[in-house]
Amino acid sequence: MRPSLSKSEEELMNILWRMHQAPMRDLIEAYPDPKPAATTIATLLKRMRDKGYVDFKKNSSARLYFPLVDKEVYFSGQINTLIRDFFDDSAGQFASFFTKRTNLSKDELRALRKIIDAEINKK
Amino acid sequence: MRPSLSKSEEELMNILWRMHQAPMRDLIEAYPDPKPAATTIATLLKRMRDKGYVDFKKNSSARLYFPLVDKEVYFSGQINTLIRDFFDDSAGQFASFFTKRTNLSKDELRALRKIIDAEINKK
DNA sequence: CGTATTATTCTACAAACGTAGAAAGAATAT
DNA sequence: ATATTCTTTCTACGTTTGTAGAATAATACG
Repeated sequence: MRPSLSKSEEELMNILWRMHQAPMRDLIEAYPDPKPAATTIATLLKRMRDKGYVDFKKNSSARLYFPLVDKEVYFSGQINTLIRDFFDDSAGQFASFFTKRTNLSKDELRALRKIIDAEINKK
Repeated sequence: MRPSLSKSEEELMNILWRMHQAPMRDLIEAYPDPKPAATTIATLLKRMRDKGYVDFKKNSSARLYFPLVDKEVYFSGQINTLIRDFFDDSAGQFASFFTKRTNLSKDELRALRKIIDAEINKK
């Protein structure tokens, strides 16, 4: 089991997911101001490599860093943790909580219903 | 803005939510084996008080600790953070991802649809 | 090539966390 | 009332995190 990412590692991970693959300079570039020091990013990248979330390939010049874990996969993990830790492992309970609590617009709710219907039909 | 809870603080918070209010001995009791040392719990409670998530009242004998933040409130916060950090702040996007990704049973999906319909009607 | 620039590693350090012993204070049991 | 037990605070210590300077290695530019 991979150690989990810290907050600021997650932030960088998000940038990586958006860019798919990038050299460090572009990663820094992608940060909102105030951008962290280059060495800070470097440290994070190193730690994330150690944790197994990132790797790089070298094509001539600078390293191209890229994520080793899909956003979807990572994300489902997060949700599942939340569900396990707070909802007694019941996704249904979580879902209903979520639906009531989040302020989805009427349109979003309709869209969601559509998806659910489709899912029901798949089963 | 309250500082956020760490993993082990969250665990204790969950116990508190379940028990509503309890003296330390009962909190320890509620932990799964191997239970942490009493002083560990005490430290956590202290830190959680400092962060504003817990308080206690004294009625004669030992302190009764209780949560200052509702599970629902805390929890919505967590989800919103997730949505903000990973879904570009779109709850709809999150919802559809969630629905597709989680293995809800047919019944759970039906129940969820019911809730959604109710929500749609409210709007 | 040789120097300027950028990338990477090393080292560091303060704050937060996980965990708990030692000490002190409070409750209780006999 | 005193010994025993439980609670709370204090202190501590190793680990992880956030952050970045100094040093070094790699690359680019003239």
